[in-house]
Amino acid sequence: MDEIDRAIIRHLQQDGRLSNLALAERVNLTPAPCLRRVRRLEDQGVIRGYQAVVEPVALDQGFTVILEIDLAVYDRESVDNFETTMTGFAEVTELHRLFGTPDYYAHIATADLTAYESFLTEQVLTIPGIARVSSRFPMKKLKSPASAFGPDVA
Amino acid sequence: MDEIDRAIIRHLQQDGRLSNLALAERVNLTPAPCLRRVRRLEDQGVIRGYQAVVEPVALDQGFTVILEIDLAVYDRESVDNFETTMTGFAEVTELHRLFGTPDYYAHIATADLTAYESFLTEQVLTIPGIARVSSRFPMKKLKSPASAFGPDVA
DNA sequence: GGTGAAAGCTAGCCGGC
DNA sequence: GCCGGCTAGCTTTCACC
Repeated sequence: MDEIDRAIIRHLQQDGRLSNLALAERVNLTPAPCLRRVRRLEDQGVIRGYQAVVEPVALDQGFTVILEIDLAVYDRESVDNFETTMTGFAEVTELHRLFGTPDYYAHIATADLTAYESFLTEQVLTIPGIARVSSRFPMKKLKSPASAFGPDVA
Repeated sequence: MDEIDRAIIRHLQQDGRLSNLALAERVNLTPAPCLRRVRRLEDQGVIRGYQAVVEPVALDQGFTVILEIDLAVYDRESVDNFETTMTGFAEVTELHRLFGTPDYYAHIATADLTAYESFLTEQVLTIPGIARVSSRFPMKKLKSPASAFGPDVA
């Protein structure tokens, strides 16, 4: 993992569809060794995959809320059930189990406030064993991995 | 924006380097109209770009902390200065300005706890006008946009 | 790490529905 | 107006140096 590998990673983070030819040029290599490095980084798991970054509004996910959750019962069964259910929801874009309080921390993405209210009431609050939830509303998303492509339209 | 467009988006989110040929096959189209749809989605801004998803450990970002921040002075200058400084740090992977309390909510990614302490003390706490910060420590990342490629190694 | 050749892909054009 | 077939040109990828 030298400076060239790091440059390759940097370029592919900015444009995951860079052709091997263009990438090789940017890192001052010929295509063949460049491709070998990319394959090696992929095989080692350094590059985990490639994703299209999609405008959230187009997916009815333009409205994001940060949700803090505490469980009433914190045993193996409740934890497993809560985590399995939550990760299964498309609206849950991020979920962390924390040390301390709150027990969980999630990002919920819906089309709008109305859809958020429905999702919270009908999906999240019906999971057994939830003690309390608290919603924090972002006014502005200032930075995220997608910031490489300019500010969110949302 | 029909069912085929949504299928295209779904496949490109899972594998951003799918060739147009392979993509066309998966969505039951021939390559030419498939490519036209992809270009249209890109031009419309629905597909904002493509990124390689990199293992955070390899970037010395295997250790994530959720940081809540309150400003002592909430005027135009303090807000601008704080936001500009914070978004400039590579360690800040996400930053939201919130309605209500706390004022900001950030994700900080460093190599380990020691690096986190240095970053917090030497970078964040030296920004003028910060009233108070509070760190929340994730025990486990259960879901994130990168979950499409399996659980984090971290 | 670089070279060259075969295989495969992209992207524009034009006809059909 | 959108789809499909075709083709020219480029890119990827492999064996070999």
